[in-house]
Amino acid sequence: MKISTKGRYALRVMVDLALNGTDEFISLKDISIRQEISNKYLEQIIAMLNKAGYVESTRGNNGGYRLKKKPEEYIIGDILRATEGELTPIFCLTENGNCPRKENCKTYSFWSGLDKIINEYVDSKTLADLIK
Amino acid sequence: MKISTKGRYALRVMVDLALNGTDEFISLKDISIRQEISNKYLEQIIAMLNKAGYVESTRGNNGGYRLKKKPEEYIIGDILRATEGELTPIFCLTENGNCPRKENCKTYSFWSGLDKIINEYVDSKTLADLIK
DNA sequence: TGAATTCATACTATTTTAGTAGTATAATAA
DNA sequence: TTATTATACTACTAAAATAGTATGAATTCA
Repeated sequence: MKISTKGRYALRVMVDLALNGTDEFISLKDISIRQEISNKYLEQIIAMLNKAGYVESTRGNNGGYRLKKKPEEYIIGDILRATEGELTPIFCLTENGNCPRKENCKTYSFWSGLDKIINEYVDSKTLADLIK
Repeated sequence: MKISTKGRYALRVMVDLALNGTDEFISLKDISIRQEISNKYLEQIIAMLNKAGYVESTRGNNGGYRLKKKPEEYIIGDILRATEGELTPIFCLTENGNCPRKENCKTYSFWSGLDKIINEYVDSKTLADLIK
């Protein structure tokens, strides 16, 4: 059970923006150098954050990205879900809508419980918690 | 973040054994029919459980598998780790031993916390909890 | 002996991951 | 207006993981 680089890098980008860009726009180039992540790969990742409305951008000279809201208003779970998709390890629920074995499956409530604690955890932290 | 079929099927096999085989050995064929999982794929999965010492087997006619211990003595986390490997979503720790960015990485303790609650959860349940 | 079963490998098709590459488009400063 | 700096979009790709199949040998019971 692993979270991919998308979610991990996305979190680092958001942290980077929170720490380095209070007002002005920050170029991806700067972020990619600081974070040691390929500029091209970061483009894809930040595009998802942009579409989700978590960052805003301007083009052109001195362009770049910056946060749209205050760090304490970003829930980590939202950032991860925007880049990773569903965080649930429960296939029974997500795979094809609903597992037909669900009713008699003795493992169902176990997985359901795991899903619950994972989501509760990631939704209990904000970006502000990470940077302080 | 998903748990693969290995861990999911392994859990179902263990539950099946706990429910259907108290004393006698149960053939994989029976389990695969009940669980609707390919016999051949189950062979691989139960082989891991066998190597881990969680089940015992006999070959030949009327051979099969049965649990070695009582259901309440099996911790779900152990079963999952035996088939999935590490359950941690934290690459920072596992990937190459240790992430060099660890010290300054603002996301590290977040992932570490996620790892902790996941492992605490799976280690708090036994096979007996599932079958009752 | 013969049927049923585990055990041990090897093989394979598909999907996901983790990027790279190239081009187009837009905005700004000088 | 022009050079520069940046984002936006679309393909492509190598490697790894996933989810199985296939084959055959070894073992046991009747």
